[in-house]
Amino acid sequence: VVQQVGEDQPVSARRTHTRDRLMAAALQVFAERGVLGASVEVICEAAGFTRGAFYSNFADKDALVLALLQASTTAQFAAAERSLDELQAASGEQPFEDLVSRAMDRLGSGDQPNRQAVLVQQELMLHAARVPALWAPYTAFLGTRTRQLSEQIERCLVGAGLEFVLPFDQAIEVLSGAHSIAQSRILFGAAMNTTPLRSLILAITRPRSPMAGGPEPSRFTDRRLDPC
Amino acid sequence: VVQQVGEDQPVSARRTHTRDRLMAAALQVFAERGVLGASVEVICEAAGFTRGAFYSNFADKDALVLALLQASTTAQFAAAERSLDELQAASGEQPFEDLVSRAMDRLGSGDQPNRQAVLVQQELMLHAARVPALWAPYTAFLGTRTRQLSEQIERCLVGAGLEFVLPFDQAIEVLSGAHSIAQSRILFGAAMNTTPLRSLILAITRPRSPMAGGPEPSRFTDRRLDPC
DNA sequence: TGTACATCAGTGAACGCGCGTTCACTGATGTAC
DNA sequence: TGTACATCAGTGAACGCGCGTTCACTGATGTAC
Repeated sequence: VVQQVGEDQPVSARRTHTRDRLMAAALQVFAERGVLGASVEVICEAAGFTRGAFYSNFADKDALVLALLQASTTAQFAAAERSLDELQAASGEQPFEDLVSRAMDRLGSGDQPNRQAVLVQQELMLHAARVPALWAPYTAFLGTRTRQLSEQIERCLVGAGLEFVLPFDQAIEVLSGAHSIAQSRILFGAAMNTTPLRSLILAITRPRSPMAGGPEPSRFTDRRLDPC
Repeated sequence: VVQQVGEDQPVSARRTHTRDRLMAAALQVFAERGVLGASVEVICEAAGFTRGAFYSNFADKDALVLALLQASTTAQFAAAERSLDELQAASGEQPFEDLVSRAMDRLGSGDQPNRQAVLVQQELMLHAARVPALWAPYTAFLGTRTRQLSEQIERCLVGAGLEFVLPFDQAIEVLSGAHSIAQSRILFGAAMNTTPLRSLILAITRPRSPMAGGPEPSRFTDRRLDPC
């Protein structure tokens, strides 16, 4: 490789533009054919370049995947910012579960959950799982997302005067699970069904207790009794 | 293709054995390298056959994937049966959340959740999502799993004298989500953390109300009030 | 501003490897007498 | 039980295609005077 990109060397705008187009095309092709099924040629074709341009910008296919992973972290920060703005605008006007559900959508796929975003997200996850060198970057990426999501949900909770009936981190994990199951329906041609997520939100929240940070309720004092 | 397998022709034991070994090897290789990254040659090598044997047993790679999907449905029925036996043996002796959590493990990966089973499950899901011809078989497979899981959890609920605080189907979906999030940690070298799932189970169940099938509790009558 | 030159960014032909698939073959298994 | 033959199941060499990667090149961009 003659002109590989160094550490923090200044990069021309032209170069950045090429890189960005290649990466955007890669997202599309990865979604359609999978990371392993996507050839460098098809990616370049989709971006309107030749393969030489690819190898002038990335050491190899793995480097592209890593760059995409890093880029999605950045994109996520942007999405989180936008989501926060929305939240502040809509707070108080919309029911709590709408706010939470929306925030999760935004953080999951940058905008509204769509087939391509969900596919590529799953694809990157699985690829990261297969390549041990990607475990650390990927879990860092996940950690960032969880942190941002927690922050936003905490804000919603406070705004609505609610708290979770189970430890906060566990609530977040459980909500993420419900969200990702709902999202995965999109992969098979069905619409996303947020009803279970909304029901869950209702079921695991309660009005905030006046004294801050009381002890965790125990197994049975925590149970509601028969409603009649 | 000279000797392709017909519809329901009698198949020799030798042939069945070869097919089974190829499929078992495929599971391993799919987990390691992904469906698209797995070459027919490597699969055959792992099974101890040459590539000719592969094409004598499967029309092509796609046919193998379909066969694996059908086989996992069968395997799931077996796992469900075993799980049911366990349930009956342990019922009453073990806490409700242990029973549910165990049943979900069994149905998710046939036995205890292990890296290979989780990987191959995700891999098949994503591959099915990419190939529209596999949507129907795959959603059928998922539907079967959900039905079996529902049956077993219903049984646990009755045995423990509990009911869900949200509609049954939604509770199942939410539990599935929590379980699959917990499982996915295995992919990145961490241990499975079932605490959130257990907390969730506690949070969304309550003692069964004496009068069967009362109306769904509404948004706020359903909320617990401050515990002091 | 204009010219001469240097560097950069992307081109496109070429490479060789590995893949999916085919097929003439051989040894194993089954069948008839 | 033994022999002769037919069918079956898997072998392994061969095919051609498409892939990842390289590299001598050219036109575009930037710089010095």
